[in-house]
Amino acid sequence: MKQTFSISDLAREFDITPRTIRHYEAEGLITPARDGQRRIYSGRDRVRLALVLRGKRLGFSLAEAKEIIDLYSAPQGEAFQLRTLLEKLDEKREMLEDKRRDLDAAISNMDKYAARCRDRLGEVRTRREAAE
Amino acid sequence: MKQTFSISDLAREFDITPRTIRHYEAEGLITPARDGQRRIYSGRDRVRLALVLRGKRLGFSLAEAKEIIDLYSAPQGEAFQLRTLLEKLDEKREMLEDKRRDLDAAISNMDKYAARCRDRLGEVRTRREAAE
DNA sequence: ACTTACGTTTACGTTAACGTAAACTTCGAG
DNA sequence: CTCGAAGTTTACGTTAACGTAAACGTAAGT
Repeated sequence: MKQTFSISDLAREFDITPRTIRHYEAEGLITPARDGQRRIYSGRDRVRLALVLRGKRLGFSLAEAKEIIDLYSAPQGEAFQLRTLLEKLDEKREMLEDKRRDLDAAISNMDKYAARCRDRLGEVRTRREAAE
Repeated sequence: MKQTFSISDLAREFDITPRTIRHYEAEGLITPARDGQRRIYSGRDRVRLALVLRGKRLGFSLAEAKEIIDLYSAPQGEAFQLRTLLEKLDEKREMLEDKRRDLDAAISNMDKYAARCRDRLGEVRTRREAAE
């Protein structure tokens, strides 16, 4: 079950270039194991990569994505650590919810506009039929 | 009711620099009226600016934002125009819904993780109390 | 042994989205 | 009339996120 991946495996799967993956490593977002020089990516590495790409799609910079993703591999040692981790998670969660509000507004905005367009289209048709 | 705004009015309101607003104009995102040299922004200009900024927060490039926003001021002439407009709207809507799925996944992901953290915190507390 | 495919590092190039600075105008307050 | 605040254009600078190319190593197939 100990699946591993080459850099081009992941590049193919996520439709990005190896260069991009190396760049993420240079920025500290992924830290694959090595077989000599060659990079070897574990399942966890793959998950992190997926998280980075999702972060990007949502408009986060690599640095912001790293901040969020690193929380998922933070040390879960004692009460104090867990408390501050929960605080940070809550902070990021609010960021995400802000984005969701923006997104919902954008969607409902567009829906209303599309409805008005369909109304107009109905009118145009009626006019055309009346002219026959 | 014919509210107008100076460039620094809008810069203050949206917490950006005049330079940024001029840049958006150079990219064709806003087209304010002029009083001689001076730019004069209408309420509609202000709305477009708000849309641009929301687009940016959602991770769109200025070019993508322009594509979407321009749909809102597309000519609503005849049936054909309205049809293609509705098609484009539907296409953009799907993009937004994709983003929404990503976002929901990110949030629920984080929620589950936070729940596990709270459980751990509970265990730590219990252990500590048992030690007293 | 030779080619082909994939991997590596190093380093300079590119694009988007502004920042920054210079040099100038215009306008209301003192 | 002079000064300061806000506006303008023009143009070069900067940062993030890679792209691209050079120069090289390695392992498998023919």
